[in-house]
Amino acid sequence: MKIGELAQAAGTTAKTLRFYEEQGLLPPPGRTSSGYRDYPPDAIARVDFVHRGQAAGLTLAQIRQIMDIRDAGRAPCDHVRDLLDARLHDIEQQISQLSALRDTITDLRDDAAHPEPETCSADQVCRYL
Amino acid sequence: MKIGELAQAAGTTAKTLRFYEEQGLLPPPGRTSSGYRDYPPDAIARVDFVHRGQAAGLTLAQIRQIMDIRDAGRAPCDHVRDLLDARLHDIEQQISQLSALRDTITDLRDDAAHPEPETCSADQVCRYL
DNA sequence: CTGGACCTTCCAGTACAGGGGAAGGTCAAG
DNA sequence: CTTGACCTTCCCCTGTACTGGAAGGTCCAG
Repeated sequence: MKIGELAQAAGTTAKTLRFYEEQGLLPPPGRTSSGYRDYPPDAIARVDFVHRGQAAGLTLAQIRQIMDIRDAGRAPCDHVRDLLDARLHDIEQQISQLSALRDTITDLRDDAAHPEPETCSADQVCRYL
Repeated sequence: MKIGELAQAAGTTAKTLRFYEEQGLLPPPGRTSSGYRDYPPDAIARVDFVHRGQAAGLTLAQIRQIMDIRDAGRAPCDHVRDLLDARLHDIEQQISQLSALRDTITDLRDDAAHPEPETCSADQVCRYL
């Protein structure tokens, strides 16, 4: 299977697949006599796995770690659990930070909803920030 | 006031202040006879405003827009309100996306908490993703 | 007058996940 | 035979907010 076919089958682009190969997420495939990349059918599953990892908020580097462990013949379960734990922790933190930011902005915005430009002294940039 | 003094007074670095100047957030200050930047006292307020904008989640480009409006002699209230509105909308979306992601990962993680490596077929990367 | 702290400019790189496009080779259809 | 779609490598660009470092000039204390 050629790179464009794999790209279409996996819902991505040829450019991205070459990038994944460069990042070690896809093993270098065989080549046809003319130098075209020739992927085995299971490459689709591999790309799908990358996408599932991304959907779980993992970076490509983390997904690669998982694949490296599996490719070394070991089960990556523990590592996956740790990564998910860490990701979960990050997400909770992000959510609480964003919630605090939302509250701050809501207050500012409510204040800014009653514009009184005449009360803004020209030497300050903005009364609302 | 020299750049290092302003940096300390405003809680940032000289490097960052040069960067702000390059990005149009700080007007080019006067220079001493030897070429050193010489800031007026109100530069501190300007840098503080940048920091407050950042604390509200605005990008430097957006903060610059606000300053440009004010520097043009107009009151940026309406624009600030619009920016805050947009930012608020983005944040709500981010929060709901993160919440969904958190739920997804929680499920995956609970699943991964009972590792059964023997049930992982070697030809798939990970049973949990 | 020397040393160190400060200042100047400019170039380059960080993380992240690719995208754009040039220059050239290949393949199948008409 | 040619055209168009596809493939190859290569290098640079995107956005965000800085940071690091080199090479050189300046200021002040001792």
